[in-house]
Amino acid sequence: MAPRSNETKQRILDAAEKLFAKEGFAGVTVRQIMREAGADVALAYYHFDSKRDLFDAVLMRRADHMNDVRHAALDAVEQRHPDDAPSVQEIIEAFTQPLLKLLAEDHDTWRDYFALIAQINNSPQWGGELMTRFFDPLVRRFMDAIRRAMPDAADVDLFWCYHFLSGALTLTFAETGRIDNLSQGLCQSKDMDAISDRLPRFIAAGFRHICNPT
Amino acid sequence: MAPRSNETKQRILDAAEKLFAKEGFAGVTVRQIMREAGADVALAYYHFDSKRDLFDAVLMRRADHMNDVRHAALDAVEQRHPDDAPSVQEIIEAFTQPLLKLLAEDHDTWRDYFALIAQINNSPQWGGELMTRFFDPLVRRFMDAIRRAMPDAADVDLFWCYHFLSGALTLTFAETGRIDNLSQGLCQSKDMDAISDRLPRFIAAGFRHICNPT
DNA sequence: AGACTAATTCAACGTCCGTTGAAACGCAAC
DNA sequence: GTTGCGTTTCAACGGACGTTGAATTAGTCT
Repeated sequence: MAPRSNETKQRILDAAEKLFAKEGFAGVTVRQIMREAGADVALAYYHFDSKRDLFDAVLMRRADHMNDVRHAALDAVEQRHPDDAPSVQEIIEAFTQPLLKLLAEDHDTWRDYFALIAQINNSPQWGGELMTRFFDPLVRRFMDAIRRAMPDAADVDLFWCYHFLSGALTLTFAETGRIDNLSQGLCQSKDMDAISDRLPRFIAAGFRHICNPT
Repeated sequence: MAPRSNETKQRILDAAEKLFAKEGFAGVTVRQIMREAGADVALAYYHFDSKRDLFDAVLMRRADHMNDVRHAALDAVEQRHPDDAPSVQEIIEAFTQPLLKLLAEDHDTWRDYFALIAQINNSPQWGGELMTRFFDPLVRRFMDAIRRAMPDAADVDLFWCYHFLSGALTLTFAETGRIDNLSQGLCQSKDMDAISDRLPRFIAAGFRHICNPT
């Protein structure tokens, strides 16, 4: 009965991802997850050590791929500019568009995971530690690229601008329906094309305005 | 023994605010809250109908004051410009600075409340409904003011720019320590002066770049 | 066919959950 | 000084929680 193991494990991770994204770590019980996964509650503890371990496994499962597509996008930008520095907007696009593209093209697969990241990023409980653990190397590389594009910018300005970018991007991931309500349907939380058209330009303009010494 | 009632009620709200902000609604038990408040668990149900009712009461307690200071700031901007339209940046400052000022000047009082708002804004569970309920009138007035400052802007652009503003602002409220880690101490989550100096200018530049038809 | 192993089920453990009813307390008015 | 009322305490309820050990199933190898 060996090869069925991974299939079940993935079903558990799917169910956990979906429920954690909606209600947070504490808002979901292991029994709920296993009911959603259609498996016995004890299987959660056969495949994972604890509820917390399952939570970490949910985060880990897609983290590598998330980082890979962003690294690849930054690679492409740098190869496009072997001698000169890319523009700030190109770099920001390499940071944001791979994720927005994942969400646009495979929404059902990625929506819950991104929504979970959004909650974690804004949680005093998890935000500092987990975001650092999962994304620091990529973000550092991204910051280095920006620094080369704006060699006269002060580091402190760059970090705060990244902070604003991070907030704008993760609220997009949350897909709370808030903007749908506010705009009375004119904008839709899940409309990643609308975001893609605007977010990188919005953020790049902010970076330039704050970080460019006159 | 009548007049002590409100004092206890406030102690319960303080404790609930602190704990909800850190661990979310589901991550906190009524018993934890009452232990923190130094009162018997049954008192929670004497002063409030249920755990959920207590949660709502925590949100309601400071919502009016939050809205008041922002309305007052917008009043001041409009009185400063009886005939012409204020600049986008002035309007955004009226939206952000009153809150950043509260946080800077009375950090212990407001930190937990703002952190709670940050989590709610990024939660699929609460974000859409609660943010709309508490802040829609103010945000609509703010959007109207921006619209007057940029009469040629498309509504859909304005709403998306507001969305980016909302994300950047609420991540600031969360004070997760992430930016502290990333910048290795160069930036500090609680440094509201650093935010005040940069956020409105960053956001105003984004609005102008996206919403100004060339 | 029978032994071995990984996967799954079942039943239960001690603990803590949100919530409640009744009793006790402290203060004001009469 | 007793009545009355708003506040607080105490003890408990049914149920759900995270987690576990032992038994059962299904597939693999000899």
